[in-house]
Amino acid sequence: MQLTRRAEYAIRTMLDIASNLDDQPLMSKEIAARQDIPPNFLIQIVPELRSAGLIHTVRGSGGGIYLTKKPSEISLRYIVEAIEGPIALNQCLIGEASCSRKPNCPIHEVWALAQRQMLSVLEATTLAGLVDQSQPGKRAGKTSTATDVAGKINNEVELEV
Amino acid sequence: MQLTRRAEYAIRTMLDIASNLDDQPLMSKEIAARQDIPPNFLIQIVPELRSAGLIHTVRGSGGGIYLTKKPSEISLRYIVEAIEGPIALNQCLIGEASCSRKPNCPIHEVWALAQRQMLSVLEATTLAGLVDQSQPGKRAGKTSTATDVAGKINNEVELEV
DNA sequence: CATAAAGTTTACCATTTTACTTAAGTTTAG
DNA sequence: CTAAACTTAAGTAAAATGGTAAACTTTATG
Ligand code: FES
Ligand code: FES
Repeated sequence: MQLTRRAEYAIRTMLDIASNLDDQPLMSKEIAARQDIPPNFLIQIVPELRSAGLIHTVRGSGGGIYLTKKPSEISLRYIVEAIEGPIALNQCLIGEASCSRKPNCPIHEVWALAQRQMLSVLEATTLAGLVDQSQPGKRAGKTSTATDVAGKINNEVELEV
Repeated sequence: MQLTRRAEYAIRTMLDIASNLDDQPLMSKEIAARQDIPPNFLIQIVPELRSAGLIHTVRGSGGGIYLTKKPSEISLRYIVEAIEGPIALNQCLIGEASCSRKPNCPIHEVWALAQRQMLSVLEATTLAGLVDQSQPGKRAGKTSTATDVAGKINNEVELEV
């Protein structure tokens, strides 16, 4: 029931890059140092973020990492699922692999709802919002902070489970 | 990020007992058969539910299991935490074991909120509500179903994280 | 073109968790 | 006293977790 270190490190990495205002790519080693990530662990996570299409990587001397999309288009849910695969609070909530009990299981709806509530928050939170929070005034535009999200959740559209 | 089998089986067990209208204790073996739980696994889970104060057990011939509290007083959250310990979506949300990054971590609030949203659902759902749903008309009284909860969540009081 | 700086790939590793199974108790009704 | 029921304590195979390490490829630069 807990986020893995890999995913936590992935979030820190993405946030670190989003906070970088220069447009030169960042080195994995520097990110690791700034974000308290074991460097040799991070260079294992970086390729996963790349295959997920979240970052571009430049090899060779002078290379590094930069974002593929705008920070406002990258949600926490997206990052977590890039590393851990689809989020599912219970086995029976994964894709169509239904357990035999699903048809008349009274608990199923509850988990589905709990998951929707949780995903709403992770989906409404973008890197842009998080950057704004830690560097107020450095960027303009409408972004959402965690506390904004609290009031906003209830207007969210239905998310598929 | 997923419920363990132990906790899932614990929920099924509690629900099975709550659905039992006779007041004679139920045998672990019978519960296991009805709820598709490996019997030898369940007899390992039962003592945990007992130490958590959720059930009473009667030993010896004719013995079995019955609930300690009324089904309306037992929430899903309570059952899950009896088996898995405190629910925490991220390490830094466990008790006071704060990571060194917490003071200026912009992500922390987000996880805290996501967790509150999820816990609200698990806390608002009681065994009584679930029983009502699968056996309509068999019990009276005000209980809450999963779909009721959906509209109710937003009025919930603040939960500590 | 040699070299160092960067990411890539693959493999390895110890520890813990998970989901069980097994077996030897202990208690109690009948 | 004996069978029925819960209790306790091991044991176990497989997977996940959180890393580490080494060999490889690409590219800028001198
Ligand atoms: S089938 Fe999904 S919770 Fe029971
Ligand atoms: S300290 Fe809790 S998420 Fe960063």
